Amino acid sequence: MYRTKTCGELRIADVNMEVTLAGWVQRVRKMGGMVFADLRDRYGVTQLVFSEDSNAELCERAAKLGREYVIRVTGNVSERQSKNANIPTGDIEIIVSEMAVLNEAETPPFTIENNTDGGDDLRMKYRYLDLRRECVRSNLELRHKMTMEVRRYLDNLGFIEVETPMLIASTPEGARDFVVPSRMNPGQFYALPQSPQLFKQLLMVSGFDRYFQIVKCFRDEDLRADRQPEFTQIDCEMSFVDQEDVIGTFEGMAKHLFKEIRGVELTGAFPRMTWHDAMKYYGCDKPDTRFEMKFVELMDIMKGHGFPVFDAAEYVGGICAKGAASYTRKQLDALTDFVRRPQIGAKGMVYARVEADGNVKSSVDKFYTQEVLQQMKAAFGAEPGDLILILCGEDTMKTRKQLCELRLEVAQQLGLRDKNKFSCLWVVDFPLFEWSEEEGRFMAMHHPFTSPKPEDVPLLDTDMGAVRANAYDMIINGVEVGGGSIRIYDSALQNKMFELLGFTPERAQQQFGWLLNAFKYGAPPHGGLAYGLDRWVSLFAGLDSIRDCIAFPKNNSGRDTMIDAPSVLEPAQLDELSIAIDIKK
RNA sequence: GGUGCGUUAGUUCAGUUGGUUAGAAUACAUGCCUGUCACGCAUGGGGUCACGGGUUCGAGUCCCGUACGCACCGCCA
Repeated sequence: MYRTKTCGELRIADVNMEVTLAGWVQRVRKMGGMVFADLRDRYGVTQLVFSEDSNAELCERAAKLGREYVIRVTGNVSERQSKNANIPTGDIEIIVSEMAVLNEAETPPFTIENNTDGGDDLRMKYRYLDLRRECVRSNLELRHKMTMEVRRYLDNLGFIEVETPMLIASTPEGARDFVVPSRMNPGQFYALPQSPQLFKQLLMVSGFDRYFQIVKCFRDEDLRADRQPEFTQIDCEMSFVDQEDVIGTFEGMAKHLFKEIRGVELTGAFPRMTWHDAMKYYGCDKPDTRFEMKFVELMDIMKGHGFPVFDAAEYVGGICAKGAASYTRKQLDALTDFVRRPQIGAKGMVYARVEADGNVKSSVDKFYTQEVLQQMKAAFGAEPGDLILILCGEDTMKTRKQLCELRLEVAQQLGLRDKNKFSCLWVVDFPLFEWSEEEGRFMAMHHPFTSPKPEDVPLLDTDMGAVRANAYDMIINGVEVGGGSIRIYDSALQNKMFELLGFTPERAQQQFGWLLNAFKYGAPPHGGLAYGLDRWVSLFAGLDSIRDCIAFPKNNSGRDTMIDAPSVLEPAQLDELSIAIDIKK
């Protein structure tokens, strides 16, 4: 056998065993007549010992080992004179009798340790070295475990994993597509799927009533810490189901994952919140519910008392930070600066402390009597020691979004966003349409195949903005980990949707004719959901960026700095594809 | 498309109001060291201060532009 054991498995019970190990040299400690070397593989680290007394020639060779050399050693497992409690193999060491250097290595550009000295940029360029680090490797191991559990859970419920094509047609609406030129069809392009949405619906027409796929999806949009141009979805669809069936099935999957991966048993149904309430009380459609701090609207109480800023505002509202009355003037000024940053855009912030005697002391005391301030206090249910923060504005939605940012910032400062605490939430009853200022028309908020709530169908002709969809998102700790909807399966209603979205019948036929055709041949009622695997793994691993759970991610500009992609093509290759490059500016 | 921050040794960073030969830690190399495990000690090598332009007697330092990196806004059905 090439090796008989790994570097992570030997224990005190293995003493006196003759073993052969192979791996990378983590570190060499030269003590004169003795050399200690730490040998690493993906299972752990084992200490090797070389001594001049027992084998001078071998000890001399060991002293020449460098970091990341690949070696194979044979030796005897021995109890250590002084144990190392920091590693599982810390009770034993290998007294080496034979060593082969399988490969030398240049000094790596950063240290291969959990507390590496390398920056993100460098780590990405040498990602194959970065992946040797235990803390990065463990993220991939967690990811593997999660996908195994997803498959186990869905397989048990009779779901079938079906692969759908990567080379498909570009569609309007939604994110920008990555496109791939077709050599055999000059001037024509495939698109990489933003999701297998339409194919999974076709699979429902085909009778695969429980489908899933762990699948790469592609969106040509700007990146973020939680957004990569290629990312992985757990994509699912079911037939003969209503919204409750879908939510029940995938709430079950969430609970399964929490139990198997995090060891957390979640009992009872996940809370639900309508999109309308999420916007009203949290200012966004993915509220972090690890803590309360709901918005309280103060228009009735605070307007009409001569404070011009509030009197001129359409919306006046605030949050109550429990126990934060001890915030100093400096901290409050910093919060004011925070909400006034251009990206947030508030003009200012009003604050009020509830003092020990119950009196309210605010930054706008000269406009309000203590009586009014007490009404405000009551509206928040505030107690002595609490801090109330208020924003106002002419645009209700904009002000709520500002308040949302403030709420998250304050919660962060108060340590309420604990990575080891999880709060799951379904946001339901999304609007079917969303007004686009840019396009000057209504767009599908989810996608054009999402069904309206039956009771809202009459509103399609009278008040599109008020139509609610059978659509739902799962939010964990303010992260949108997945979402889905009950789809339209009636071709007349689907045609109507296209019409409302501004498609001519000809264009709808051209873009989605194949789907509409399929619907003519007996489409079952169906719906589904897709979970974002990368985000979910990040959440469980406590990562700040999904990059850290992706083996080979792209950087902020969508580049892979390791392989230097994307790259220019040779003229001959472009010519073969009938493509001419014309870079503007 | 936009905003902010950043770019100095292999790496992570410091660098005062614009003023002598640009520093630290770590890594690396050499030597010493027989129980280390972030070993220790000594010595040494290592810099186009991202790039281009400007201001100035003088620029790592100030100004403008470009490139690259990160975070965010727009965008992400």
